[in-house]
Amino acid sequence: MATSDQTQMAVLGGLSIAPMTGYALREQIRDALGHFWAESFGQIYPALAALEHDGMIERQSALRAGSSTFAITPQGSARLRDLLAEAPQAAKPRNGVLLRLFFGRQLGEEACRRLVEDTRATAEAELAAMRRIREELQTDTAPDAPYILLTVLAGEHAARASLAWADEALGVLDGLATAASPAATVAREHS
Amino acid sequence: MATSDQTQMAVLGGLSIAPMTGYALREQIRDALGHFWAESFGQIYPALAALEHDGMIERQSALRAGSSTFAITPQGSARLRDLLAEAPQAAKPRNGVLLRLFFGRQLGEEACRRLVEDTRATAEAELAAMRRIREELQTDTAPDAPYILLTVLAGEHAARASLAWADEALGVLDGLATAASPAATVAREHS
DNA sequence: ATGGGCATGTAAGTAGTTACATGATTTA
DNA sequence: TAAATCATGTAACTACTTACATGCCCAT
Repeated sequence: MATSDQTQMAVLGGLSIAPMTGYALREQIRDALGHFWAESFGQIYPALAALEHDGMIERQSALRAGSSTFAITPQGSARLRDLLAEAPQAAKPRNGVLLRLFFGRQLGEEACRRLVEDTRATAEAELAAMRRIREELQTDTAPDAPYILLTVLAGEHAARASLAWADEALGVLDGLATAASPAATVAREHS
Repeated sequence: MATSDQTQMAVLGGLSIAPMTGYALREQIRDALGHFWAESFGQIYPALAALEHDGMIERQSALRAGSSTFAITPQGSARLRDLLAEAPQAAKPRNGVLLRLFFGRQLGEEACRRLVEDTRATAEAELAAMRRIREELQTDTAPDAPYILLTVLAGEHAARASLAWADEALGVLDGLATAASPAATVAREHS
C-alpha cells in the first residue's frame, strides 16, 4: 500500500502550513504545488491514515459530520524536517513531446511542427500564470513567501526556456521544409 | 502485465533506427534518450515479449548463443507511427528540489542554499554535455539528425534556464540572510 | 581459469491511478 | 428539492523498480 516518504513529505508539509481536511489538502497540493508536484486521492488518504497511526498527525474535532481536519503533531514536525533534509531523489524523466520529436522522421514534419506549436502555447500560458503569482508573492510578507517565490521563479524560467526552445525548433523545422520543398515554405511564410 | 503504450513506443522507436538486442536497446535508451526518457530492464524485456507475440517485431538469427537481435516488422512500423501520432500524455511532475524549497522555512536557509548550489552544478554539467552533443549533431547528415537536434536543443535551453534560476534564487536567499542577520551575509560575501 | 562485460529473463515488492460507493452540506 | 460541491474511503488495476538467477563470450 505504499504511502511513500515522498507523499508523506508533501502531506506533512501541507499540514505544517495549516490544519485541514484531506480534501482541502489535495486542493492545496494541486493549486500551490501543481506545477512541480502531484498527488492523487488514492495517495493522500492512505498517507493520512498511516501518519495518524504513527502519531505524526492528529484528527481534530469535525467541522461537520463525516469529516475531520488533520493537524501536525510535534513528532510530525520533526519527521517533516528529517524528510526535507534527505537528498531529493530524481524523478524518472518522461517527456512525451521530446520522445515523439526524436522519432520525428517516422511521425512526419507537419505533426512535429504541431507538437512544437502546442508546447509553445502551453508555455506562454504558464509564463503568464507564473508572472501573476510572482507579482502577488512579492508583496506578501508571510515568512513562507520568499521560499514559495523560489518555486514560482523556477516555473517562470522553465516556461521562458520552453518558449525560446519552441521558436528555435520551429526554425529548424522550417530549414527542413526548405531543403525538401522550397515552395511549401514560401507559401507558409506568406500565410 | 503492463508493457504500456509508452514503453512500446520507445522500444519500437529504438528498433526503427536499427535492429538490436534488448541489452543494446536499453543502452541506446539510456544514452540517446536519457535526458528526457527512462526505461528499466523490467520494462524492456516484457515489452519485447509482448511486441514479438503481436508480430510487431521479430527475432533474428542469434549473434551468439542465448542472445538474439530484434528487428521491427512492417506492422511494427505502422504501429509506431500510430503511437507517435497519439497526443503525448503529460507525466506527473515530481521535483524534489522545489518541494523542499517550498517548505524551505522548515528546512532552514543554509540547506536551501546547498540544494540550489547542487542544482546549479548539475545544470552546468548538463549544459556542457548538451553543447558537445549538439556540435556533433550539427555536422551529422543522417536524416534523423535534425529531429534528434530538437531534443538536444531542449536539453540545452532547460539547462540554461536552470542555471539562470539558480543564480536568481541564490540572490533571494542572500536577501533573506541580510534581513535576518547582516553580519553573517557580509562574512559570506567576503569569504 | 577467471573476471568483466554482454545478454536474458523473473519475482517480489512499491508506487500510483482510476473508478467507484457513500453520504453531508450548501446554494440556486 | 435538486444539483453542485465538500468529504472520505476502498478496490482493482497499471506501471515501474530492484534484486536476483543464469549463462555466454572475450581478454588477460
